[in-house]
Amino acid sequence: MHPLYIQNSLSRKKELFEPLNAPHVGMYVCGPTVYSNVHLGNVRTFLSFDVIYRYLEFIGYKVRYVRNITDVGHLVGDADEGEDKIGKIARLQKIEPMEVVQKYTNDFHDVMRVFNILSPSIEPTATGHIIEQISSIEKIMENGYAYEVNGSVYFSVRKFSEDYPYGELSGRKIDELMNNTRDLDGQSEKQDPLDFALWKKADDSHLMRWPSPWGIGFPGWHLECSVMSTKYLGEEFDIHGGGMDLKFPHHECEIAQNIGANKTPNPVKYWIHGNMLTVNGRKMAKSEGNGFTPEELITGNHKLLERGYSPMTVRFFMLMGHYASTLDFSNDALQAAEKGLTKLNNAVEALGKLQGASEDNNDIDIKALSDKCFAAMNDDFNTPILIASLFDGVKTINSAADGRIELGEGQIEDLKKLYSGFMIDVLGLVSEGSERAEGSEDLSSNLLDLLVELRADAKEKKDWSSADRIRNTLSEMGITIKDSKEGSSWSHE
RNA sequence: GGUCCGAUGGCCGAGUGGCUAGGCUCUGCUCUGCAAAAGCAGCUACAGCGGUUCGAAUCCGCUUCGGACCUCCA
Repeated sequence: MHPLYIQNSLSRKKELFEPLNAPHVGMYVCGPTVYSNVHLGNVRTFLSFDVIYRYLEFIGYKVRYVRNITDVGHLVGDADEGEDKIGKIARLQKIEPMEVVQKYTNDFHDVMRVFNILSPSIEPTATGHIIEQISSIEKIMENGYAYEVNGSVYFSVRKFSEDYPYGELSGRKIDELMNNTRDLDGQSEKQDPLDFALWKKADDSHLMRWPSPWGIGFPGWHLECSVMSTKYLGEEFDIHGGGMDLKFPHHECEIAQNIGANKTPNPVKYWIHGNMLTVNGRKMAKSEGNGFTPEELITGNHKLLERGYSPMTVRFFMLMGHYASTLDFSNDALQAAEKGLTKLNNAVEALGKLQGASEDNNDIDIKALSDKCFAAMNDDFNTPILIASLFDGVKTINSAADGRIELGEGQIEDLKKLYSGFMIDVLGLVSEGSERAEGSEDLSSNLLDLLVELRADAKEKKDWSSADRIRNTLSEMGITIKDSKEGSSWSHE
């Protein structure tokens, strides 16, 4: 097994990855709250963890990957004082909350599929775990870290912090938090502004409601992640991921709840946080009005976009940056990524057609290239370095394809394995545009082969105008003809 | 206001005490009927000012600028 190093948000250090129960790995990632369409910033986080998941599996771990759907409890506006986000949409549109949930869950799944982001092993929902959440609240109360007020239950941060550290993950100190907390107009039932809701009483206007020992109500936002991660991964598990913006308060509260319920001092061994996608240096967010949906990106139907970009181009663009760094969106960067990906794909295609010699070329070291690829990923999933290494190999492949150098049969096999492993299995970059119907595909490809033959005849007779006419007309249809010593080939974009 | 992070060549974006990141763009060359593709070469940067060091873009300090979090946010 390769030694893998992960930047742990909790310790702020790069640490050797040692799972609690190798080869099994438990990984939990905070999923979306399904009250609106996901935007590209959301996609970036799920993509980052998709690659992490893929790589862990690639190097032999058996990963149980849990990514939740938040379908209740996430409130609008002020913490613990606003309306439920999903309930609000349901009220405004006069539909059932579960219709809202279904609609945006479907949208989320569609988007994940488009970007070739793998499904998690388990995708639990908050509403599916109300009973577990209630019993978790009871445990926290028994341990003395929560109190009931008027049908609602709150977590007592101050009480908790007497026994365990609070704020370690986000680097906050209780006293500083106290000083910086806004007044809540004296309307709050909370004993302390830092406290957060575990269970909220539902008044008659509330659409989402469940019975509990404290009356009719609904669970607080942070609770579901604590409960579902514990249920499916255990009281202590390996990796917890999510966007940087969830560090505080969400993840901090999660830790407090886990410890508060189970008294396990270290519920999560490695915390991983993905950084934000930015537009003109600012975080992409709905409130900024600078977010766009994957559909807008693909069609190019948005004022920030010069034109549309394919999902794999976007995927590649995002992987050219490291997950822990902010990544700035721009048309230029997308276009650069598009060209780069084409170059990579062309090389992989050329690799498939290479004829090997019986003896290896001693000037070329495939093993060294492979080692570089693994080393890149083992260093905190450094996809930009991995991609740079793959481009190094592109030169070798193209040189061989052009007949400038010769590779051994075994070397070609190793390269094929390397590229299918890292490009498809790890980076998830599949080729696009091959979804056309089988029958028409055969027909048009036969027709194209014929045209290429006719053009070869024309070239033979030095009838350049006919040859160029075929090439130019096809080019207008999006088909590119490439001439080489071995003959001509065509490709469709 | 508090906490934290960042500032890299025309653009994007890695790296990090001494070794070419890579991609895109641009220029030139090779190949080629031309073109495309490909290959080769060039453009050789680390915000500013001090300090540590044989040596710093990389460590330390200060300054300037930007961002994130402290409300909901992936």
